Amino acid sequence: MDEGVRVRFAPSPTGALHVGGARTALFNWLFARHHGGRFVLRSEDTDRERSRPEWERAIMDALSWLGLDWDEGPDKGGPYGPYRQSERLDLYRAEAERLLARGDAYLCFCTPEELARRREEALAHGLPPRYDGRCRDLTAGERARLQAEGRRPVIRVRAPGAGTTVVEDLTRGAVAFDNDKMLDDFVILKSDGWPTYNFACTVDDHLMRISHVIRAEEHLSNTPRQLHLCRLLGYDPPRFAHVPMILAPDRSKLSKRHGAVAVEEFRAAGYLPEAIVNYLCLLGWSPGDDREIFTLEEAARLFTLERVNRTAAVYDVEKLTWMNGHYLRAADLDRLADLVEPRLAAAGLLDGERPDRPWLKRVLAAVRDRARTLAEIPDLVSYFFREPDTYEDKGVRKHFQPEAAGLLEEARAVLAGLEPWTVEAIEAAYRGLAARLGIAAGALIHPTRLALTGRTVGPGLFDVIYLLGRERCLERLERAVRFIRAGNPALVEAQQVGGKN
RNA sequence: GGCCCCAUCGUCCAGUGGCCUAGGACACCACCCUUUCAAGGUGGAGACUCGGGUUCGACUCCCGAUGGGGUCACCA
Repeated sequence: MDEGVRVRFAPSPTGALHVGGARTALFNWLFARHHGGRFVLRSEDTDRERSRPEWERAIMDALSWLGLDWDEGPDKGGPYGPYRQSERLDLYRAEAERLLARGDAYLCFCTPEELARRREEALAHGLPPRYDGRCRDLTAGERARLQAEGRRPVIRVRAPGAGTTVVEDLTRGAVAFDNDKMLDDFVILKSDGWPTYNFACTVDDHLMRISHVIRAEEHLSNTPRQLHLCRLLGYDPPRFAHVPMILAPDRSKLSKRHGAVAVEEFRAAGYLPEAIVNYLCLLGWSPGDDREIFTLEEAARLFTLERVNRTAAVYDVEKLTWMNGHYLRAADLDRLADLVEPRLAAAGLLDGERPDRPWLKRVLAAVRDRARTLAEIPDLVSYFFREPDTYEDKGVRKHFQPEAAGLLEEARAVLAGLEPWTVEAIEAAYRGLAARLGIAAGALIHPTRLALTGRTVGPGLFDVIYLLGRERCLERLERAVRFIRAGNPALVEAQQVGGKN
């Protein structure tokens, strides 16, 4: 039974993969993997105006990056291809001809303009805007005349008439639609011969042996149309499961105006795929207990449609960001270094040279608790690569009082002769110096941090000293002493060290 | 507007008639740890939309109202 599970993700390549689409793809993937079934990728590029090959590529890249691999698709083929609707036109045409031959469909010569006008009129009279069926029973002569006017016909399918269509939805139960209200004679083949969504989708789901259609709730009201087509075409319909929508913080449908919503934008902003995927799992589904952190594989093991809820979810970047921080802290340091290096280069911190790998890893280990995204890291580590060009204002006032100069000189002397150069030895030396001077360690530590990093916050100072190395520490301490002695806030001297306090 | 779906902390999720004095997470506040900031730990504040039923007993079942969302194309 399980081996029959075949699901699909069928995006239209008219834009980037956004979080809503990603979540739909994710649920399909989880369902397929849970059942040991197949996950099919199908490109629904029947909107000739807006579809672009670049978008198809971008969507596939985003899916791959998220770790959602497909078993059949436009790029890798499969037994039921092609997997691009623009390459399946003859299939739709053939099915449309079958309906035409049986009288279940007919040619309609109404123009888009005429239809739009009638729709407006209906709306103005408070009536539902349905097709009025005026081309339903055209005689051959009338058809010829309309054809001669230069009108290009569409093919419409006949509505079923009175009755109800029940969608047995796996997540919502039975949903009944009144045929009279829901179904009019809708278009299945446009005047250019290309199929409409409902038609292409129905034909493909059948031909591709799709067992479960898992998609966003916005498609629920399309389902009666697809069921009607299945009936006319003699298809055994797939099972349907409509999953809740993902909404923007203002509870409206997600769009670009809500900031970053595309997966690739999150990638660029320094989010990790496992964080995005984990977060998306939690939007509309849960494993049933309080666990929130899990891998794709664990989620696949736990995933069932029964546990998908029915409530639209507002998506919250804050929590995603928190989760990203969690995965940043858990990430393998070599991988982290690979991800961060290009960002350091882009930030101009590398001077074309590759940093020493073991050293870089230690630097990252030292700062990553303070980062929530990769994008924050260059700034957090900048002083490891170049001298700070300013001293933080409030730090200067607090830690660079005149007496600090002497302290820093003492510290410099201690570091100058310290052996061995280890974090432990540095700490022991610093604490020893503080004790000898009869001051709190903090009174030494804070000015030193400011001198070395230009900042008042950062990783533990002894790690910073160790990672910076003796030479740079001595230079920076010396420079800070000069800065203080010059009697800050002496603007001239501040400028001299490159700052603009 | 018609039709459809939905309704627990600000947000996400748990809760399937008594285990609920409603649980967890993010965010928020406090404290602890601590050289700073984080991270981590502990604690706190914070919700069952409303009104009727059903029942010995409703967050849980039914009906209605209200609210939110979706959909009504030669877009998908």
